[in-house]
Amino acid sequence: MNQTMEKDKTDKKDHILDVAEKVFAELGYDGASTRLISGEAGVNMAMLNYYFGSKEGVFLAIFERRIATFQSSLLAIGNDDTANTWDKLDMYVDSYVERVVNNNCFHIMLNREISKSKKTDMTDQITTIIMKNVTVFQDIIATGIKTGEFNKDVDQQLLVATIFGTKNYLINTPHISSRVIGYDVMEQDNQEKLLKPRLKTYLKKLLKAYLQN
Amino acid sequence: MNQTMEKDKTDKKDHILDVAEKVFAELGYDGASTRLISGEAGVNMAMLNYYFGSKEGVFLAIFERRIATFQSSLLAIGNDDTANTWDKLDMYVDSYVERVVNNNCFHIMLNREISKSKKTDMTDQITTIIMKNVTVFQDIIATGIKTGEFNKDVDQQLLVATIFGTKNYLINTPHISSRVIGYDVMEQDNQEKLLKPRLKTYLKKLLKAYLQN
DNA sequence: TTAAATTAATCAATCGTTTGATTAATTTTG
DNA sequence: CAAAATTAATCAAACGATTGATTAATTTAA
Repeated sequence: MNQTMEKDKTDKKDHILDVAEKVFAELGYDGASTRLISGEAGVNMAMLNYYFGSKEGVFLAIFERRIATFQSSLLAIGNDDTANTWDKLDMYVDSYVERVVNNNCFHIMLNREISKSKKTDMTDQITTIIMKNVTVFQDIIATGIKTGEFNKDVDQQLLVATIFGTKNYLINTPHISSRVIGYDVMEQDNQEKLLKPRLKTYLKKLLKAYLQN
Repeated sequence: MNQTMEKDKTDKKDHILDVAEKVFAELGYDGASTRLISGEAGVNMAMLNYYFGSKEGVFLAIFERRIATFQSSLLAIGNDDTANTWDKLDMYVDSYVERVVNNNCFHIMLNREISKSKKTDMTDQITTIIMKNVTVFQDIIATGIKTGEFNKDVDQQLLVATIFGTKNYLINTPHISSRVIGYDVMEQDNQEKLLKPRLKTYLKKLLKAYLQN
């Protein structure tokens, strides 16, 4: 009894966060009103404040919910010492593409807010999270260079911009990228069958071309 | 007399647009209020509507002002038939990096609005503009493949995502990219002496590694 | 003097949030 | 067990603040 009640409540909060995440991705944080979010979610407006305290609380709740899975999948790669660095790099690309495309609404929302050049509490928090992801990638590259597997004459830091930037371009500017690659990148079927495998293959090939001796 | 008057008026309008561009980049379109923009520009709030009709009018005016130089520099490269395709590619990278870094506030503003996944008049207009830039790059790649200068086994379309995505990452997420590359990418001195030459060199090298046979 | 430029004051609309009341569910008490 | 007390969830209504926009009055310039 108590269990099902708790379950229902969590489901409801999760449902609100699902909808909010989508609306934030569509209209941006400032452009999405609490009225619209609550309306789309089919709940009373006051429930947002009751559950999450404030509009920013909703935003942060979306955040915290995604972080959990985020962190664990990163650790898995970082701690795997069996693979050589090239394999590790491939694993990272696979995991990263999978994760980002699956949570594309979240990443659109994320990148929209971090692109505000004015520094705020929100941009600071987002920066911290994203940097953890970046560091794992940087460590792999640094290791490969140290072991001599990768060409030492590469720009490690701009390579970060390339890998994450390529992904951002496809996911965060769907109107543009859909025109460029010829199909709707926001449609889930296209993402699974076309975008994911293609992006994985491409990024690995690009890294190989640039990093090999 | 009339000339100086016209000049002064144009200067004032330009000044408002300069400030608005910066504020839009800092806070986003929705986050930037007309009161703040007019305050920062040191003019009465009503002047925005007097000059540009509406807040959206200010946004579009910023747009139109940048488009002119935008288009002309694109044509220059497209029409140059003397160079071989590799040289043309280098020229494009130089021109592109120069243009984007110089107008970084504009591009931050631009990409924030195009990243709204909901289709609007604004996203349509922005898409049209950006696609012109993309097409020039795509034509160069297509030519190089046709002439056999470039490897034919490349993903032309995702390469677009890489070139423009790398730039976007550096310019549009300054909090992140500044941490990654170690200095403030928004500071003009850093942009001129460090970022521009480095990015030009890097992009050419990356393209060469991926495109060569 | 007349048209253009600029201002302060004001507008309706919308924003995020809070309120007090109501219902439903749970716990406590006799 | 059953009545009473307590808690949690939900709602419509309204809050003060801020939004973009407009007005009417005033100043400036030709």
